Amino acid sequence: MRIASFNINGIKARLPRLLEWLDETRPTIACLQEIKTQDEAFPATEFEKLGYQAIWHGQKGFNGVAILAAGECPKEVRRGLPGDPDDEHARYIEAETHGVRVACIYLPNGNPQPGPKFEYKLRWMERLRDRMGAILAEEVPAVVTGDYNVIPHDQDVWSPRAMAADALMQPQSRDAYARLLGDGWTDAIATHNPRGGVWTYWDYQAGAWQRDHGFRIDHALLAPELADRLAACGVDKEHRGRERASDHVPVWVELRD
DNA sequence: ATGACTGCCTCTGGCAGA
Repeated sequence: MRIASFNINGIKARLPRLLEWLDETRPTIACLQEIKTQDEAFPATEFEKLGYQAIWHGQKGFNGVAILAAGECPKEVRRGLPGDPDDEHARYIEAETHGVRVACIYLPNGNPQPGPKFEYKLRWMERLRDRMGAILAEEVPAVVTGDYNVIPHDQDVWSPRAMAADALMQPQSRDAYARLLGDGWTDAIATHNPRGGVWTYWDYQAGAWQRDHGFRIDHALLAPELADRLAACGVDKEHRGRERASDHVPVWVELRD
């Protein structure tokens, strides 16, 4: 079984690329972030043609997350991250499908820092830790995957110096991410690539893709029940070079039955 | 180099992204 995550940066603009990727790689479950559309405009029928059913949490203009599953409709467990009734950003959706608990997250970017957006990011990470702790307590096979907007270590960025002031790699962001791992979650890509050097994002600007100026911010965190079943993982890097590509590439994990 | 690019909704420029 393959579970993939893809920050698509606009489901309308990206639909041809997204359908192409689904058809080529056929993940069992696909988590999408930054669909950037309201619920009414979600192109569910396009996915049904490829054999996928979906749940989604959209928002006008930005954010928005979705979970697609092959051959069955994901059973929604939760939409929206608990812990702040005033937070209306569509950044979290959680479901049960194919025998796995799947949470799809779009963690706030947090720039510029310091400032209110960075404070929101850090609060969001505390709330995420609470929710992920509750999932761990259920002792179910679970994965929390998506755009974490955190560069975990210096080896996860082309130039730590160039990015030093960025919210993605501030000590507070990294510490909050490290606490998740300390709670018992396994960073799949990091585990299989201990020396780093794997990127999931390349900026549109300044020829970042051509220069390989990327970093790793899209992650798949596995609960112990799934970490034991991790057979392979990777990123679909080649898709970044395609026409009208997202600035992120898909991340995936392959699990033994 | 206070730069760069892209998508969205549209106050077709401003916001958001990372």
